[in-house]
Amino acid sequence: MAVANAAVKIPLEIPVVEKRVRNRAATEQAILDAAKRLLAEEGFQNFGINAVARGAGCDKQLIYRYYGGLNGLVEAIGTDLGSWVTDRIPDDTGGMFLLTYGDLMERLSMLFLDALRADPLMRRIVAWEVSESSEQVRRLSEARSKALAGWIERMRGSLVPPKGVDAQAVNAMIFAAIQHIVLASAVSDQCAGLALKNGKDWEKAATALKRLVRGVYG
Amino acid sequence: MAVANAAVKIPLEIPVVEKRVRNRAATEQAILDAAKRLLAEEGFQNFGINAVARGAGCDKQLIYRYYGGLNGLVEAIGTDLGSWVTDRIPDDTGGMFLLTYGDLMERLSMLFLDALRADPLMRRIVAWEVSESSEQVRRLSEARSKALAGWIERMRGSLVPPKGVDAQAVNAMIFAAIQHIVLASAVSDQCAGLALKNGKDWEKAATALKRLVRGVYG
DNA sequence: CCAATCTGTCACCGAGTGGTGATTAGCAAG
DNA sequence: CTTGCTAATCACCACTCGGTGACAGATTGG
Repeated sequence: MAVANAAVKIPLEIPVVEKRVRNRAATEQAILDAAKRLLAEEGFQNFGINAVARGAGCDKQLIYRYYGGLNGLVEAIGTDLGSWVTDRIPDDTGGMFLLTYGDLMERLSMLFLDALRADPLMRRIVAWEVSESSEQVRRLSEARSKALAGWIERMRGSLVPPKGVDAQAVNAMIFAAIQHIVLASAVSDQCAGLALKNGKDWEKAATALKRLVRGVYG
Repeated sequence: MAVANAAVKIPLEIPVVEKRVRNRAATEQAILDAAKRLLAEEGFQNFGINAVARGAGCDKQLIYRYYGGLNGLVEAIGTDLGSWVTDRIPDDTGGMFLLTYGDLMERLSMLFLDALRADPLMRRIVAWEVSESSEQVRRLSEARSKALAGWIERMRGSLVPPKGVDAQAVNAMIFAAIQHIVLASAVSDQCAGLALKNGKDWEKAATALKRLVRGVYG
């Protein structure tokens, strides 16, 4: 070992990559952005220290230093998630007057459906939630559901569900259905035999959803 | 290489472990069983050649030989899945007379809900379906949905959905909701704020589900 | 009895993982 | 210029992964 030909060390590194500046705040942000982007685009399968470091274009050591590892990084994502939700989902009624609880839930369903369809990161997190039971995903899930519950509460106003209907359970079903078909569509363009490719397919789905809501809430 | 000190070869192997019999069929079955068990218990995260080989107590080389690798093994699982579905879900009406399409869908919902709750393997596969888009999971998904569609068709008999309702889309929503709450419950004991721990919780969920079904189909 | 075949085992490969300690590079104050 | 701080990198660790080629022992057919 350690034999001859030790005069290698070819430093052919072409420093085309712009010199990494010495800026902690910017690096932290780059790491966070890379993590979110990676999670949204690749999913939680290949989500790891090395992948994030590669995506951020920095050494993984910095992730340990600045976030205390992957867990801390995920936690930081979760913290962002609150504002994330309220950014993506409109907080007004869209100019409609919501007279009944049924009106409200129909509108909320549509908003949530569209928001989830348009948000890859959120989709990945939901998929993660139903696939793995770890501390990481627990925190993410908590942040997400908290933000969502707050949003619903704000939208609800003074409307109350009809008597004799377990609104909490029914709403859970509706939101579960929305989450599942959006997840399924993102993977296989269909769900339980229902195609979910083009806008026409989604209109059918939305109509069915509204019909379900109207069926229970009138 | 291949130098001196070749007289080692200490055969201190204590053959306590029962001699592995030379039986291809049994080994194949052991591998298949281990794969299904592993998938059901650990999920698709740590599902790999090495893990299956460990679980089956044999060398991974045999998995390559007998199944042509993980893909072939998954395919074999998928083949099993057909009978699997029809084994776990009752094929009769449970002594009820299903007079209307609403009766039918209510009953199917409950059967599917219970079957999914009782079947860890199926749950993992569903979770896999909404999390990853690979050839492996595509085959599994196909086998599952085919078996499911066949079951529904058999149960349907001559009943037809009410006019003016897109039964396919509505049913997709209902089944999506079921799948999602069962997945969520298996991971976090709740879904969208609705607790899903004890039998009482599940009764509430079932009631809400039935209410949704009855709302659209009367 | 020998040779071919089949079952099962072992050792190894390259690549990638999470994680840690030591080191270098840039900047500012003294 | 020297000193000290810190952002950033490098080198390495032990481990796991999927995958392959070679080999040993049993079984079977000629």
